[in-house]
Amino acid sequence: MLLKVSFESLKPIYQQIRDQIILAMGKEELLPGEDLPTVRQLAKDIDVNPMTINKAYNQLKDQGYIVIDRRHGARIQDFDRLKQQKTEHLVEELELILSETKLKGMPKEELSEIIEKIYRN
Amino acid sequence: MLLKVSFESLKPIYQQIRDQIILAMGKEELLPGEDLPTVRQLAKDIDVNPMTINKAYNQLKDQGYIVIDRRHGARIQDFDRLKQQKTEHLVEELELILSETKLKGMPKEELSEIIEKIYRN
DNA sequence: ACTTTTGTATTATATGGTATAATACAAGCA
DNA sequence: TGCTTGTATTATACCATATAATACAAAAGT
Repeated sequence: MLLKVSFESLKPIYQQIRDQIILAMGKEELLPGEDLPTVRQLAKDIDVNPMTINKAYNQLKDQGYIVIDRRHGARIQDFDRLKQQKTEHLVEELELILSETKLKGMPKEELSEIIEKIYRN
Repeated sequence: MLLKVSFESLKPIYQQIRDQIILAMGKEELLPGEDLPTVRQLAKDIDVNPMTINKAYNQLKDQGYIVIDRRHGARIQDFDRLKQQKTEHLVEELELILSETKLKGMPKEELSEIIEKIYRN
């Protein structure tokens, strides 16, 4: 997978990395059990500090998306374990964004299309 | 409307205020044309600095949710003008969250329920 | 055993966002 | 004229973000 970060973005770099990995998992470009690049390698590739990668990986670990092992590095979490996790905070985030789409006149049909696109594979 | 902010939250205060106003608009607890509290009044009510309120209001203005007039203060934007605004960034945010709900096993039916709840009124 | 590679901890430093405080200003209104 | 409105300004403080350089513990490879 290829990762791109913007240094001008308002969104912190570690957050950009986290988000892109989750999106790639959603598209099944990253599969359960698959190894992520090492902290140092990825830091080199996208030219940021290793501790910034570490922060992104750690957040993904805390949120249950990956497992980190000192000997193997970082690996995508198994689907089974992924699906046993809480989603309350995601519901809150959803309610906010849906309020915005509603207020800006986005029809439910467009929402359905987006859902279909993401839930497809 | 009543506003509550948490000073311990990771989310900035001005962002908390912004989000709650949008949620209230979604629930039609705040209606188009309605006046928001003055910067000074709201600052007093929830005990924060007036410039923090100003920052929240300004963001809401930039994102098209309210209009600010020097003589009247802040007012909720008309529905018509609200619905003529771009939503691309919201789509991107949605795609991220939907990737997360999918990975965590939230069924499409639960998404539909949330959409219905928000889009109801 | 030795070396390499892994994530991680540590310390220092720099920058920018967030929030406050106190004050002042321009514009419209009563 | 005086009041209220949002806003601008200046100073200050704190914390998140990001970097740099280094070091460490643990496991793998040889």
